[in-house]
Amino acid sequence: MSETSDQYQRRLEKLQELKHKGQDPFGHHSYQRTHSSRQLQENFAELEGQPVSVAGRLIAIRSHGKSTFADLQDADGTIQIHARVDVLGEERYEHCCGLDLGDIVGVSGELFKTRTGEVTIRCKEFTLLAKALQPLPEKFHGLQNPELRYRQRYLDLLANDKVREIFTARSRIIKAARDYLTERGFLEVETPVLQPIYGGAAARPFTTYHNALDMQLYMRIAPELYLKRLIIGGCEKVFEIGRVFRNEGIDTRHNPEFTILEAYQAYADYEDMMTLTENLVGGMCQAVHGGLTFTYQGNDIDLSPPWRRVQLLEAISEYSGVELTDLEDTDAARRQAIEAGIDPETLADQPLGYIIEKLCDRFVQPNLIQPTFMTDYPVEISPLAKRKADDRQLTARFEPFIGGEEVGNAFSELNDPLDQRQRFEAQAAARAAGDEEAHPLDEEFIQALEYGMPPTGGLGLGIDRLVMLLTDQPNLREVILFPLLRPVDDQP
RNA sequence: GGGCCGUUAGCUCAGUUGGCAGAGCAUCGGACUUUUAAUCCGAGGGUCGCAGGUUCGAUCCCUGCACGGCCCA
Repeated sequence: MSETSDQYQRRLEKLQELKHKGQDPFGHHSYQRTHSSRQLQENFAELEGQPVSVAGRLIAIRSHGKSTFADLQDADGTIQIHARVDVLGEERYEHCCGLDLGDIVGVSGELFKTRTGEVTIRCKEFTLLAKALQPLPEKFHGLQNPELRYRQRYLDLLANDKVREIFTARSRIIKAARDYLTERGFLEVETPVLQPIYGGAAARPFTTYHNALDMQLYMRIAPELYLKRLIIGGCEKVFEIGRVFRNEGIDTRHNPEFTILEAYQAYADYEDMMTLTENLVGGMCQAVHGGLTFTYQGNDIDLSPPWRRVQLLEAISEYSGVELTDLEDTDAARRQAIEAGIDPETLADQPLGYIIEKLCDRFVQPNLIQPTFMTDYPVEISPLAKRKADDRQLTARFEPFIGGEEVGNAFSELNDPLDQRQRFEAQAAARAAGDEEAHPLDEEFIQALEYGMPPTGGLGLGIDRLVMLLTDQPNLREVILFPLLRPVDDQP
């Protein structure tokens, strides 16, 4: 970053000398390329001996006196350039030698193969299209320092091929999901990010302010309540892929802003959403692995349907030995959780939902390596989900787990406006008791339900976590281009 | 919020049981017209994260802070 390093100063002097001679490297508005580096590599047979032009960044220079090899990197890969004094002439060859690693150049010349078989352009013309004043990271090890990799992601992308591959995969994964849904008649929509009342998840929001309306607004924590309004409006199949914002801590599994896919289908239930999940996630995997199997952190994972289903309370019983029989008795549940080994301090004064979540996080989740639908969440922690017909204390809800990670949330949507109001009131009570993540009451959403929402299945998928799984990354930051970091304080 | 670890040249990293700070790549000078982590010869480059403390002397030991990483909550 230093602007006083010897390398920076030398490059600055070169730039000023060029400008002084009327050759401003930053004066070019475009450059006509005939091919990308990959096209040259792949189509050498047809292109041999033909004049071609490419543009990119100089990432290696091997000078041999009167002849110099260089590697040019573009979006697709790299291509070798060969500059010779007897081709370019003394003066232009000397200019060529004044180029630095990192400079952006355009090159034209004939394509040939060296005696070692490397596809190479014999440089006839070259144009400096942008001067790099800062030196590049080291060529062999790349950029390793995680802080610099995130703060200066452009350097990470330049220096580490695998990082580019991750974000290419991310794009393919999202495209696969979007294509799958649109091909099946789902309407892609965009709903408000700035909301007067937030909802659709248990989370604390970011607040912001609208000056002209003189009102506080929230950044959405989920698009759910707006997408359900569209179902009420008769759209029947809708989805949104977008950013949501949750005002919570940052760790290997959480970033304050992340990408969610939510899909809603009228006249469908949560079992239909299981099928949709299997197909969507399977399609994402196909898009990057060409099949339904992949490896995450050493575990071979098979996404072939049908995925395992297990009821939440059964899973807790199976993996922790805790039998939660009476969902009304929070004190008993707390005692059982403490006996099972959960830190009593963390459970003090916590509601049942929290205790269940702790048991699940600690004992169940790490075991759900193969894709699993955990079903039948208690109504207390599912304020937007429809009750099960055969058990009013449980909801027709599931969360999919893969590789030990929770990757989504889905249910048969609660469409009874009277029950919805009661659920919101229970949330208000929870909030009054100190639960800062409880849902606020949304009168306008209840009013919308009062006009009649068909039975509907809804699904939310955490795109970042799925990308993390499908690209075998141990950390969410590796699949988010610019993860949130504290700013560097340059003040002394 | 707690614990552990890290911060040394542009980058990747050594190192000093407290006594002038090291390598590779990069940079600069020289040689070299088919190399590809080019090679060979030579050179420059450091407030050792920041602020205090201990000490004759601190990059090293201690305290605090900042930023980051991992784990836990």
